Parts: sequence; structure tokens; C-alpha cells
Amino acid sequence: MMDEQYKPDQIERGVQRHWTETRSFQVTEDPAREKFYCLSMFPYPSGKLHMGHVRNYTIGDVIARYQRMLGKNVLQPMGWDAFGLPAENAAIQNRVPPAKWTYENIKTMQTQLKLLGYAYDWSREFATCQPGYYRWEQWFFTKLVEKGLAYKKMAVVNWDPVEQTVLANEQVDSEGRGWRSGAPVERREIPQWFLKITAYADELLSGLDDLDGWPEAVKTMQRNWIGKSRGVEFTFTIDGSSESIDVYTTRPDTIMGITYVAVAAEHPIAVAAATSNPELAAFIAQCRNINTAEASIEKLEKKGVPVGLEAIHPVSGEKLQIWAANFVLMGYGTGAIMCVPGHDHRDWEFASKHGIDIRQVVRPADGSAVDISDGAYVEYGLTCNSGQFDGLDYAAAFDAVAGYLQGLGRGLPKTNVRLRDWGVSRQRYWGCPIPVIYDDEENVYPVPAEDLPVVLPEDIAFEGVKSPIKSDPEFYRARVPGTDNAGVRETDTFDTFFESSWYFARFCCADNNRAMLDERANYWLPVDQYVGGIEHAVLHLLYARFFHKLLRDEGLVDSDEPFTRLLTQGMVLKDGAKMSKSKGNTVDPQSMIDRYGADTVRLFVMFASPPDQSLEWNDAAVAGAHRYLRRLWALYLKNAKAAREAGEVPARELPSDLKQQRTQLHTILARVNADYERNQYNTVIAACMELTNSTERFDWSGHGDEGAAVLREILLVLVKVLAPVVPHITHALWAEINDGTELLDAPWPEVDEQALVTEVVDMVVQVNGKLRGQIQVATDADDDSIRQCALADPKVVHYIGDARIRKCIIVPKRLINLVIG
RNA sequence: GCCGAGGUGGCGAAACUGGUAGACGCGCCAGACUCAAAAUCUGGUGGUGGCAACACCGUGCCGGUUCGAGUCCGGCUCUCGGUACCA
Repeated sequence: MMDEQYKPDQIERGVQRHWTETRSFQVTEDPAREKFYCLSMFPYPSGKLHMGHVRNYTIGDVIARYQRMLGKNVLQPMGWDAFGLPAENAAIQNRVPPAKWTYENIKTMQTQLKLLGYAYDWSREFATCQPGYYRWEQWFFTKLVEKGLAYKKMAVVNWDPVEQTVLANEQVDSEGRGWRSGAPVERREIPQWFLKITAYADELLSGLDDLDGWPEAVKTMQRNWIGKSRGVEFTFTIDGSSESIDVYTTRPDTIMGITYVAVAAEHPIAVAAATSNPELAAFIAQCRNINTAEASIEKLEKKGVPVGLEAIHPVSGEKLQIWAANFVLMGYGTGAIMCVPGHDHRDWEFASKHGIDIRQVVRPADGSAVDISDGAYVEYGLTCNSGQFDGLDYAAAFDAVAGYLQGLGRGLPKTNVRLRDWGVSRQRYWGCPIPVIYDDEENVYPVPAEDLPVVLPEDIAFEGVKSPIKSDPEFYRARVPGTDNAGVRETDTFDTFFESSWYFARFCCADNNRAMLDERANYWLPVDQYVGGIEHAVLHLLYARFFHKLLRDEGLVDSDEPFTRLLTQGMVLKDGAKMSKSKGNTVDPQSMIDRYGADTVRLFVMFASPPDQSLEWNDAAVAGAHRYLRRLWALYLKNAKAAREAGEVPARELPSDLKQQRTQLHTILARVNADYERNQYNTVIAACMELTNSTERFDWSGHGDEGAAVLREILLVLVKVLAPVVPHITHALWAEINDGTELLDAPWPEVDEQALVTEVVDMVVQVNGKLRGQIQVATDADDDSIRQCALADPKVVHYIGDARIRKCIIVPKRLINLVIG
């Protein structure tokens, strides 16, 4: 018997126990069935679940449950992205070892995820900080070292001179000071490990074209991030010197507009010149005191100092002053650029400030005038004031200039990418140890497979902020592989993006302790639906794509791309700002679950906005979601008995009021199905509310068996289409009108096309595009009778008056627009 | 700075390829029930003018295309996300 009251706590506990006891969400490979791998980005165990998690995981769960009801073999796993900086910060501040802190958080958050009723296969759970997980990425890394896809080189980091340690960009404030010391941070070069992602740039770029299930915005961001460009690399000789400077440009058509050359502060030419130039030396030192973040560098005021040398223009032979400038990046291209202030914004800004000549060498192709003194003209056009290269469009000028430089043996066309190799070294403790050993001469020895994993010691104490393993001989002392010589372990750890770049594959075979992956990965992969925050649009999602290709090329997976469909969910806001501890505007999901139950929280989160948009938290609207579930409960309480005893809807023609109920049911179901397919769940719920409202209001008495059958049909559809969103209450309601079957596997309802057919249709009448009347016409009425009907409407007659109808536009089943003159 | 997204009632939003702007919900107002309140139910609710039927205005701003623009095009503006060592 149904409870009079909707009691979410009882229902949810009972249903969750049932799911656990029947292992409802444990899945195995079944080649006979279509598989569906649904994955939500696993959380960093930061403490408790926040609303962003709840939103992410509810969206994923709705998709997983929906796909299951479509009959697919659905895998939905969950785990923990457990390495990272916050654990270390907590350790430093609260004197708790990061491992302890992390595992406690995992426990808390796992309990909360279970309370929310997510359909996870918990048997596959792992945390990336477990040696059983990271040993495989250590093993894989040694393979990459052997292949030359992992290598070591110098790279710039933020150095805190007081703490004597490297800082993350996040640990450097907007004034360029360290988070703990407050000391000005310096740029410093240290040797670090890199993965050769640039070797896969072309494939990462072209692969985007086939990712039809990805949002265009994300693909565009990745394309721009990779930043493939075609240009020319050429050499400037330096007046009175045997040195030269290589530059890369995508605008060889502007070559005759070069009025100076700029190099990065770290460029060898600048560094060498600085030994006898105190002003330059001071400038270079000053450039060291900036954050390595791109945003900080680009927002800087454009500054520079002459190097004291002059480059020779390769065509005109003109002498061009060489500047060291803070807006030139050593890490991109050659670390030096030709400057054409007439046709580049940054060059223009710099030239204006330093009184450097600005020349126009491109003009608009349509002959219109531009004023170079107002700002750079950066569009493509026709060359001018360019001597032998005059009057050419971009393509012709490109070829002419490239050919000329090539003829001199001074240049070549070149394709460049903006993408840089992935620096994976972190000078931090709470991460996966990089599995290499160095001998006395700094030679690299990957740790042999039989010696893996290199286990990160967990029982440690911090002194200051420095990674404890860097001063722990028990950790770093090692024997050089293949010898009896003493060596030293690498004490840097991997970037945590390393772990999150392949976890989706490991979920397929998490219990395998003899191999990184096995054939089960090829059953489940690629992930059919990936769900996570838009903030991961570039880095995580690009690294994961790259890593998947590395796995493929090692023969571990047979697909090219890891994620077939991608849904990027928006942020959770309160009072217009992102919910965050620092802003103090968080809402604790736990308190909401305690108060209303998981179904209410899930319903609110899915109803408040479409998944890819931001979601504004509203306490009153949560209460509204709860109110709806109570009404739903009451509707079934009132009608469950009749529905349970009712038969199928008969094939014969129904009385018109019952027929109308069915028409509405199937119209709404058609909308619901379309909205499920396009991941727009807020309108799914709105449609269910409409259906609930009309079913509540309709007087079902006196319709006999036919009425009961229609009512039963409605109640069955409603409980099924709501099941993915609010799985607990629907489980209970389903049990009231059915016997024994599992709602989880109930087949998804189909639209009865016959029920959609109606005899009349409402149309709107417009006069000159403005709404003036409404008419009802037969569904199969022809244009002429629709027009007659519109002209018979008194309001329409009033608006038309004596005017002549010049045009009549009819949109079938929608509107008729009468254009009068 | 650069790249990406967004701006619609008091609020969250809807409007699938240009075709009734505001579905659904929150809030608010009124009514029913109640000694009263809460809960629940019923009705109303973009703005301005009007006793009214009705009229005009209205999707960030300026302009354009179209019989018709929230939707398409050009130009601006504000907010948010990313910006390579936060995850």
C-alpha cells in the first residue's frame, strides 16, 4: 500500500538498498548488446561534494539511465582524481599528510554520491593516487622515453626566492608575489620532462573534423589552441656581426613594412649584448619578475630596450634597430620577430611609444582608404609601397616573398603550430613520481618494468613548502639500472593531467594488475558520452585525446578518439556569481538532500536550466521542485488502484475528450523524446509538469474501462520518462502500478503517431506581419479556404478595411500573413 | 591582450531549420479552506495608456536584410570561462 505522504528519506534508502543488493549497476562485456559508456569527469577529492559536482553527475546519471532504458548495455563508473596541489596546501597549513587528507575526503564524497542515487558501477572505483593505478602510467612513460616521445629540456617556471621553490601560476597573485612568502616571484629556467604532443598536432587538429558529437565552441577553442599557421621563416644578418636572427612570420606580404626587429628578453642575442649594456641587463632582469601565465604577459605594457645592434633588411638592405621586448615570447617560434607596425597591433603600439617609423604596405582591396596613424591595418589586402612586390594579393605576395628569400638561401616557407610540447614535470610532492634514475653524469635510465611502481611515500611531514621527497634519501637513493652504481631518482612528479588523461580507459579493466589495459577496453571504448565542465575545453580534453593516440600507437586501444560525444555543463551560480568557498556563496548539497531528498535536488538541478548553460541557485525553486514531487505522489496515490487494474487502450475510436487526452500525451511524449535526444532536460521536466497538470485536472470519473486505460497509459509514460531524473520516487510509483518488473530496464515509451492526428488546427492571422486574429481550420484545408477563413474574421476585416491585399503568405498549420499596401 | 560563450518579465527560463515572444517553474497579488496561521487548492500576473473592448511599446545598444527578426548580417557594449604549474 502506498503511503499517504511522500517520504523521500524512506523511499530513497529502500531503493538504494535494493539497487545495491541486486548489483543493479555492475556490468560486464556483452558483445550481443549495443554498449554505451557514459562518463562524467571524475572529481578531485577536495572535501565535500559541491553543487558543481551534483550538477555534473546528475546530468551524466540521467543520460546513463535513459540509455539503459533504450536497451543498451550501459557502463557508468566513478573514481577519484586524487593527486594535486590542494592536498599539499592543506598539508602545509594543517599538518595533515596529503594521503590521509585525500582518503578522508574520498570517503566523505563517496558517501554523498551514494546518497544521490547515481547508477555507478562501484566495483570499478579507483583513486589515481593508488600505486595500482599510477604504476601503469609510470610504465607507459618509460615506453614514451624509449620512443623519444618523452624528453627533457629547460623550461621557465615561477620561482619563489624566499621559499626556494617553484610555484604554480595559481600560487602567484596578480602583483606577481608568492602566496605564502609575499616575495616577488622570478622566472627561472630548470630542466623538465616534456611529452611531444606537437608530433600529434596535425592529427589532433584533423581529428576534430570527425567529432560530430562535440560542441563547435570546444572544437574551435582546440583548433585555435593548436594554432596551425603557414608562414615563412627567414634570417636577418646583423650589421657588423657574424651573428644572425631567425624570425617566423605569417605575413610575408608585409615584409617591406618592417621598421624594426624584436627579440625576447631571454634571446641569446639580447643576453650576449647585455654583458656590456647595463640598461639592457636591467631590462632583462625586470622581465624575469613576471608571472609565467600568458594572461599576465599579454596584459603587460609593451616595453623594450634597444639591444644596440642593427639587422639588415633582406630585401632593401635597410638597417633596422633590434629591440629586446617583453611581448616577444621565447617559447613560441624562434623567440624573435620582424615588426611591421603598420599591420600588426602589438608592433604598432610599441612603435608609437618608441617613435619608430610606421609604414603602410598593404591597402584594402576595395580601394577604400585607411589611416595607419590611427592604428594598424591588419586585414589582408593588396601590397603597396613594396617595390618589386607591389600590387599583389596575400597569396601572390606570400609566394613572391617566400620565393625571393628562398632564392637568396635565407628563408623557407614553414608551417608552425602555437601548441607547445606538454611539460609534465612538477616540483611538488603529491603526485606520481616520474620513474627515471640518473647516474653521476645525468644520464637518464627509465626504471625497468620489474622495479615499478616507484611508490610515493605517504607517511611524510612537510617542513616549509618544499616537496619532502626532495630531501628524503630513502626515496631518492637508487641503483642505476643495469649496473651496481649508485644513482639518484627523479624527485619531480607528473602533472596531474597525466592521471586524468587515461582514467577513462582504466575503468574498463580496473582489476587487471598484470597489464595497463586489456581487450575489455576495446569493448567499452570510446566513451559514448563524456560530461564535464567547459573549463576543461582545451587542456584536459586535448591531453586526453593526445594520450589516447599514444595508447593506440602502443597497441593498447584500437580507437582514434576517446570521447564520441561531449557535453560541457555550465557553472552553478548563486547571486550571479560562481559558487565558491572564497565568495562564501556556497550551498551544501548535503543539507539539501537531508531536507528534501536526493530526487528533489536532482529535479531542481535538471529543471533550472539546460545543462550547457549556467545554473542559478534558488532555494525557493528547490522547494518548488519538492512540491512537484509531492503532487506527483498524490496523483498516483489517487489513481494507482484504477491504473493497476486497467487494461490496454482499445484500438477502437475513443470519445473525443479521451482522445484529446491521448493526443496531448503523445504530443508531449514526442517533445520529451526529442528533448532527451538533444540533452535538454529542463523542457523534458516542463513537459512532464504539463502532463501532470492536465491529468490532475481532467475528470476521469464516468469514462469506464476506456478512461481507466487511458489514465494507465499516461501514468506509465510519465513514470518512465521521469525515471532517469528522479529514479527513487519513480521506482516506488512504478511498483504501485506494475508487478515485479524493474523500472531500470523498462522499455522507453514510443509515440503513437495515430494519436497525433487531429481534425482541426489553430492558425494565426497576421496583417503586415502583426498578429491580428486566430482561426481554426481543417487540418487538410487548402490555401484558398484558409485565406477565405482568415478574411471572414471580423478583426482581420477591420484591419484590412478597403486596402488591397498584395500578398498572402501561408505557413502550413502555423500562420497566414496578409500583406496590404 | 588573445580565444570561446552568454545578455529575453521581479527571478530561473521556453520559443527544434526566421513564423502567436514569455511554455514550465519561482516570486508576488486575489480568492477558497481555517477561530487564525501554515500547508493545500483555484484564479491572475511583461510594460504603458484606457471604465472597457482595445491600442501602442517590448528579447543588452546602434544599424541592415525580410511579408515577418529573440533567431540572419555589420558594428558596439557588459558579464562569465580558458589562457599551458588550479583541477
